[in-house]
Amino acid sequence: MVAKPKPKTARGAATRRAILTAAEQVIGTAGYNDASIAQITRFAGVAQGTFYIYFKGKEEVFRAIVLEMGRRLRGVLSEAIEASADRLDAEREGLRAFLTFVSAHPELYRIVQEALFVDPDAYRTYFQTFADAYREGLEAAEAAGEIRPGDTDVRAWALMGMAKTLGERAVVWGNQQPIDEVVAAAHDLISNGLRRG
Amino acid sequence: MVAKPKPKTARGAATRRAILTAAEQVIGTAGYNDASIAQITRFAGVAQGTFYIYFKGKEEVFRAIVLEMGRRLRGVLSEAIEASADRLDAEREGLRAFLTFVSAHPELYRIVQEALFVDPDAYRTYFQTFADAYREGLEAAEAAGEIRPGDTDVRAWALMGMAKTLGERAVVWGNQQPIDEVVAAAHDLISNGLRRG
Amino acid sequence: MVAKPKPKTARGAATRRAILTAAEQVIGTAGYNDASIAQITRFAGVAQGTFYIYFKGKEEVFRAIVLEMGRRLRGVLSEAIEASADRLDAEREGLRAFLTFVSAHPELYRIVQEALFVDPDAYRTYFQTFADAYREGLEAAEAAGEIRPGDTDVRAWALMGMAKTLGERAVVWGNQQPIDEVVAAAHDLISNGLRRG
Amino acid sequence: MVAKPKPKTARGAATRRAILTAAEQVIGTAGYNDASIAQITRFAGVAQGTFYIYFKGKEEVFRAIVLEMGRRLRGVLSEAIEASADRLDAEREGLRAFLTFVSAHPELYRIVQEALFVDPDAYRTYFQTFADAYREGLEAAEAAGEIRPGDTDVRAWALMGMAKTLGERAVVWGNQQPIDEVVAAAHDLISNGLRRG
DNA sequence: TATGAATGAGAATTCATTCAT
DNA sequence: AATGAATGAATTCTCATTCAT
Repeated sequence: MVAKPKPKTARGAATRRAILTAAEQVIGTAGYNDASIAQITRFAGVAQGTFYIYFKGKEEVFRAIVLEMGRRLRGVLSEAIEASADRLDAEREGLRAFLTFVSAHPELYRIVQEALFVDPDAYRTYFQTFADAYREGLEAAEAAGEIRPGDTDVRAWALMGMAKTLGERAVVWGNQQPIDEVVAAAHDLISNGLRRG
Repeated sequence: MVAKPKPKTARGAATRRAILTAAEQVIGTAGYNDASIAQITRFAGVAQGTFYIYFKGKEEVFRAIVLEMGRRLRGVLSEAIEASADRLDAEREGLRAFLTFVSAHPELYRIVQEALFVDPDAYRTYFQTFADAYREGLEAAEAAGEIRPGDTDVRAWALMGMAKTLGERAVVWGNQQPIDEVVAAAHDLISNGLRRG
Repeated sequence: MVAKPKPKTARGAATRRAILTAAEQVIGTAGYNDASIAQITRFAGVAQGTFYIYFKGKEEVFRAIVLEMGRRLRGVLSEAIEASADRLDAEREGLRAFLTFVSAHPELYRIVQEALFVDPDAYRTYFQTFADAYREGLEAAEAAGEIRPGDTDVRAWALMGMAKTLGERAVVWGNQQPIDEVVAAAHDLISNGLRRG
Repeated sequence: MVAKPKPKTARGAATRRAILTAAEQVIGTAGYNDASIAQITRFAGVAQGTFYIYFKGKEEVFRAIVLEMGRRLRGVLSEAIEASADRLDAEREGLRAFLTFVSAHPELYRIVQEALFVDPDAYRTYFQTFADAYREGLEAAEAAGEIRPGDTDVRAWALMGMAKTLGERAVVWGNQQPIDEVVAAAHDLISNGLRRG
């Protein structure tokens, strides 16, 4: 089989979704390589062959998951910063929303990170999209005089990296420090830097 | 098959090293799962069976590589910041050294990152060691009044994340911006934050 | 699922024929094993399930195709030799008709030949029918004194083999030599043998 | 694994041969598609994985078998016609040797014929080689004045086809007529044709 | 009559690891 | 120490066929 046409019936769509959800769970828990199609379909409650009606293979579900996660996370973030007064405010709210989301979906970090090895293309797309949005936000803020001028691309990556790693600290290290505290400390760093007043 | 004692002869040591180097290359390029013992031994110029004289298995070489990389990188970093006048200076030199090292050894990023999936223990050890050192450095600087007081643990992770992601920007995205420029921009952010003067 | 009665409606008959034609194409091109029911039904423009309304399974369509080809070819041949003056003449016209037909339907050779592996029974029936007819023709000619007496069964198979292989030369090897030339040369051999005058 | 290097030890060579022989048996009996690697290795008395040390896959053993059969048969034939007085004699002895060989190795016909579907390239090579040799033999005979002049290429294919199909008659149809009788009848046809003296 | 989703058995392959020499 | 052959478990994927609408 070559093309994977959209399901034509509601039943088909439901099955596809069931597999996708199962895959998210199983791969997020066991990791891409230890997750087997058998596990995924068992979890989804369908036969193994059914998997291949909807996805070309393991890599394709994986990519579908990564893309969907990107969409979800972008939705959460843009909603979170919508009401912000200025950029510094947006940084705080964005970080808070990110850490909250990631703590609630620990598979996120895992799956997205694993994409670097499984589907580098999806990985790059994922982060490039965030980086671009971040940069644009910073450029607008700079133009609006809300922040000091600076190299926005470097800043975008640096700030993304901070958030990502603080998320990792929570998810991978199981650090339990309240998100508000983490956000406050990080936001202070982002806003004022390390230098003595 | 139980203990893997250090090789007793010089010949043995050379073989072990050849395998280790080959593994670094092969795994760094192809990724842990796609790298096969056959490839590694072929690359090293030894027979497949020879591999198991020196390593218990695939995971063990991998772990050996990760640990060695940690050692190497720590050496590079501590040497780089040794002569720094103060913490802000150390931040700059450390970042520069890190980006330089990582650009010269792109497999580093890849292998260390993959450890999260292959050998989470090694991954945690690796970063915990860096995080601890970082935190201690910040604590000392804080005590010495070189930087504003703040949550050192959060700061340590945030700053590590910045560096890591800027390294990724260079290695995974192939970004060619001169390291000095990147360092300058990031150092400005670390030192002064985003807030308008 | 037991009996596959002839379609009762004109629509049904059309569907059946569409599938048969598609199967001929697809199997003739891809070969029995690589041809999938999915391909065939896609080609025929019907759903997969529809296939099983008209045929018990893959083998059954295959057999249907082989039988039909036999009928078609016999029709062509008997028409071709009808007007022949004598047996030697019939040999020429039969060969010409056969090569013409086979060149126009290259799938023929392929499908019939593959029957030896897919449905040996159909294969044997197919050739036995030809061999019997051939032998009868030779016997009659011998009785009529049109040809030298000889072992008619061996002759029938030998002559069939000649034709079959010359057909293969055209179809499988793509040999472009004009059919008239081939027929002339082969007919000379059949008539006079290799021996020097 | 990509390349299949020659075995380096006698043990390896023996294993390779065991697999090849087993494959000949199993594929010759069950046919390419119904023959499984599992069957072959079971028959050969080795583990499944061992198969892939020596062959890239099922197709590769198959091709190896076809090529070897071609070599064997050519050996038998050239030896058989070596001592022939003239071409007509050679035709007789060649045919006899061919029918004898094929009757003793019924898998031959089956496997070679199946090659048309499994590995058309091997099939073409196989027959092209025979056709070329046959044609050269006829050309020489024609030049030597041993046979009537004629289109040697058509003759080569026609005569090959006769032999092939008489072989099939014995192997596929199980025809028990003594080889000498068949040879005599066919040789008469080849030599003198059908035409009345 | 037609559809398209679902099934599940079956096959080919890969590869880390062990073993005899 | 080194070799290279052998193992066999594990996994992915295909596809003829059945089934519910």
